[in-house]
Amino acid sequence: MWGMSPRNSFAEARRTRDRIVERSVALASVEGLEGLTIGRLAADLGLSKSGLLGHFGSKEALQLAALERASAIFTASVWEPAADARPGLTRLRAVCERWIGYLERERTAFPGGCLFTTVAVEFDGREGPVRDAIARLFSVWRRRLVVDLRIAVRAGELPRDTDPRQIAFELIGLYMGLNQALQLFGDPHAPARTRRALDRLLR
Amino acid sequence: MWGMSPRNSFAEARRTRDRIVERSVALASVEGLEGLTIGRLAADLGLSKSGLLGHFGSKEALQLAALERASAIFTASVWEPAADARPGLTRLRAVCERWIGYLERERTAFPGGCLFTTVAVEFDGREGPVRDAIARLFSVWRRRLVVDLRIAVRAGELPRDTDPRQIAFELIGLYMGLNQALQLFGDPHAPARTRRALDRLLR
DNA sequence: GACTACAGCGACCGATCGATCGGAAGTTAA
DNA sequence: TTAACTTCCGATCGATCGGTCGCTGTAGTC
Repeated sequence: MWGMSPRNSFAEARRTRDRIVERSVALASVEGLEGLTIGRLAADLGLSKSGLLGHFGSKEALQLAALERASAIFTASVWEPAADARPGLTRLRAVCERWIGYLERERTAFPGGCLFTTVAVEFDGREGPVRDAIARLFSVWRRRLVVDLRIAVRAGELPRDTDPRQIAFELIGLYMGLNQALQLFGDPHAPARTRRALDRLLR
Repeated sequence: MWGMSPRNSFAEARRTRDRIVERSVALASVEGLEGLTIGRLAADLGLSKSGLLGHFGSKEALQLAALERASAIFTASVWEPAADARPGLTRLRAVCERWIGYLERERTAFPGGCLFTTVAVEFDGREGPVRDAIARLFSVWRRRLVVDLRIAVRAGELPRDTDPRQIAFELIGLYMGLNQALQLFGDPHAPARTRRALDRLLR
């Protein structure tokens, strides 16, 4: 026995790890991946620092695990529900709508706003594996947008002279603005503004 | 005497303070206002921690001073050169062009990108005077944009049904995207993309 | 020339940081 | 039953955090 509860089995150790990562994502969305501290995290979860760190080996590994988890949440919440829609403008619109909802919806997972936006700004002036992972995630996402934009242009759903990378650039900026409006100002009109901008952008 | 150089006079103490704040802005644009540490800052400037902190009293006061300085840089670099242009669309375009240049230009002042963008994301999930100051600065800036947008609409330079706050919302998002593209990806096409989006937005 | 004001230093504070270590407790496989 | 393995804890490490203290030396005031 440990304290009050039965000791974790090997299988439950994985659940412990999941709990750590989940809490890390929530904390990092507020404090950033660097502001995330082992001690605080361990205290929150009722673990010892060493017991917690044993699952990852280093803080950097924990940061990468948190990023991976955030990516999984984003994919499950934004991409997968829309993945089966018809490629092109239809799927792009579905994705964008899920994207808006994701920023409003995932409040428990990201109480400090979208983790990607937070850490992208936090690490954009640094070097190392964490920064590289962040840049890679953004690249992958932008590519997904570009793919559907390209299909939409070829299908005539968007004007012939549309530059997919231009629209993707504007889309990402738009969502950064939405994230800020929600987090910094709690602006309730921001989602509607984003939809309006979206309509004009994908017309 | 102190070390090699003559002791600072009272007048030079102010210059010392300015040096501290200037370096703080540069460091904070990379590390964030929380990642800014007294020890690192003092070592960079060849001061002792206590000597440095004596100018401000607390880290929070130093953070606020850095914010104030960043605001002065932004105003002098973006607003003032365009302030005398004709209010409305003309001045707005001038401001936006200065704004783009500011992100490319102020590399020495902000090696980690625009300090406002960095700290807005860093503090958007917190409370306290620093967060309040950041929110206030963004509000003031957005208001400036809205003022010229409103004038432009009334003057018929923009469509009658244009919502100034909608455009301001999109403008801010656009520049957050520009900052990210420059800092995270070093994308040389980002300024041109921003100008193209701007033309479409202010048409 | 005595006195005050103040910048800045060096030493030090308790707290916390990420990380390491050895061992206790429990699971699994033999 | 036992040996190997794994999780997790408690203690501890050196480094660093923001911040306080008493002091020194210079500039300005009278």
